[in-house]
Amino acid sequence: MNRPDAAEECAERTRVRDREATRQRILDSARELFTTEGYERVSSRLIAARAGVNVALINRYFGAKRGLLAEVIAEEAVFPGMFDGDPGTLPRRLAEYMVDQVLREPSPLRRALEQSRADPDLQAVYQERLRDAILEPMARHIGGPDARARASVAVGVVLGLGVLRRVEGATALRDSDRAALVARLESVFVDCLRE
Amino acid sequence: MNRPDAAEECAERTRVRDREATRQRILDSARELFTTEGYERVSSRLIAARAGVNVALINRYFGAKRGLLAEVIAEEAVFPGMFDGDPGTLPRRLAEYMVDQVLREPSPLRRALEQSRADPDLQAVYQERLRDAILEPMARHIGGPDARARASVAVGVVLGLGVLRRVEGATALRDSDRAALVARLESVFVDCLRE
DNA sequence: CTTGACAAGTCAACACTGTTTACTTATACC
DNA sequence: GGTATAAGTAAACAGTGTTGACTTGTCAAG
Repeated sequence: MNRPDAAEECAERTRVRDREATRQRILDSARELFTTEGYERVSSRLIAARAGVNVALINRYFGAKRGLLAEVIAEEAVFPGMFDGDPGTLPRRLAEYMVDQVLREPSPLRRALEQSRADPDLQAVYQERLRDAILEPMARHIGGPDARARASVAVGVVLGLGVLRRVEGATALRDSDRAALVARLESVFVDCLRE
Repeated sequence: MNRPDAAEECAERTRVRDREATRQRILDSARELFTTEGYERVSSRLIAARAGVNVALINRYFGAKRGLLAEVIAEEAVFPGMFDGDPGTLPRRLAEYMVDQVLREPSPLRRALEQSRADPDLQAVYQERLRDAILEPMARHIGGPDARARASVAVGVVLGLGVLRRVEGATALRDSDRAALVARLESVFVDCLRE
C-alpha cells in the first residue's frame, strides 16, 4: 500500500534503521510541538506522526511521554551566564533579565514548560532542574551566610514574575517605564540577597 | 439488582430528586477530591461515584469538569482581610502571611489548585480570580501612582514563593529564622510597593 | 553466500479519560 | 388521575498514554 514498488523504496532509503537518528527525530518533533502547543495539548500520536515514526517508539526510547519533556527540559539552558560575573551586580542583571523577559514575549519553550508544571510525574524533573540549575548556582555565586535562603527568596521573585506574566499577562508591568521598573526590581533583589 | 424490594427503597428515600442537593453533593465531592488529589488526578467518574450520582450530571450541572473547578475556586477566599487594615503595615502583614504560608503546609485546596494551573481551559478562571480578588484590591488598597504596577510586583513575589514552596519545598526558607525571614520579606514588599 | 540472532520498527489492543446523546423515570402541577 | 417537565441514567464516542506480541531490517559468524 504505502510501498507500491520494492524498487521505488530507494526514495525512502535516506531513512535506514538508525536508533540515534530516530531518537533525535522524536526529540525534535516533541520540542517543536511542546514549544508551539504546550505539553498537555500535544498527544504522543501527534509527536510520532510529525516525526514520521511509530507511536510506540516514544515509549521505547523515552519510557513515557513525560520522559520526552524531561529530556527537552534538560537540554534547555536557564539564566545563561547569569552566575558568572560580579556577584555585586547580580541584582541589576537579574532585574534587567526579568524586565526583558516580562516585557517581551517569553521564549515559547519556556512558556510551554511553565504550562506543563501540573503533571504530577513531572514534579521531580522540575524540582531537580530548579535546584541544580538555578538555586544552587545562585547560592554559590552570592556566597555568605544563609546563601541558599537568600537565593531562595530571589528565585521566588523570578518564578513569581514569570507566573504573573503567564497568568495575567503582567499588563501593568509591561505598560510601566522600563528604567523605573528595573530600578524597583533591582532594589527588590538587593533586599532578597543581602546578608 | 440494587433494588431488591420496592418497599425497602424507603431506606433510600432520604435522596429524593433534588436538583440543588445533587449539585451540592457533586460540588462537595469535587472539592474534597481536588483538595486531596489535585485536579488532574481526579476523574469525572470518581467525583460522580463519590457523590453517588451519575457521571453525566457533572456536565449537566457544571458544563464540564473545569466548570466544577471554577466553582470550587470561586468560593475559596484569598488573602482574607489582608486589604482592610492600614496600608502602611501591608508589607509586614504580607511578609508574615507568606512566612506562615511558606513555613507551614499550605492549605490543601490551595496546593491542589496550584497544581492545576496547566489546564489551558482554566487559564481564564485563574486570570479573572487573580485580577479581581488580588491585584485590583491590592492596588486600590495601596493607592498612589502606578498602583497596579507596584501591586503587580508584590503579587509576583507572593506567587513566586508559592511556586517555590510547591516545586522545591522551600527547604532553605523553612529552615531559616522566622523573624529574620519576616524582616527580609517585609523590606522586599516595601520595595515592591513604594511609590 | 547463507543463516541466525538481535535490534529496530510496527500493529492492535488495553484501560482510561472527558463528554454527549438518546433514553427512562420520578415529581409536581392542571 | 393524567401528563408535561425536569432529574437521572446507560451506553456510546472520540480521544488519551501505554503495552506486549509481532514483523522486519541489519549485520556478523559459520
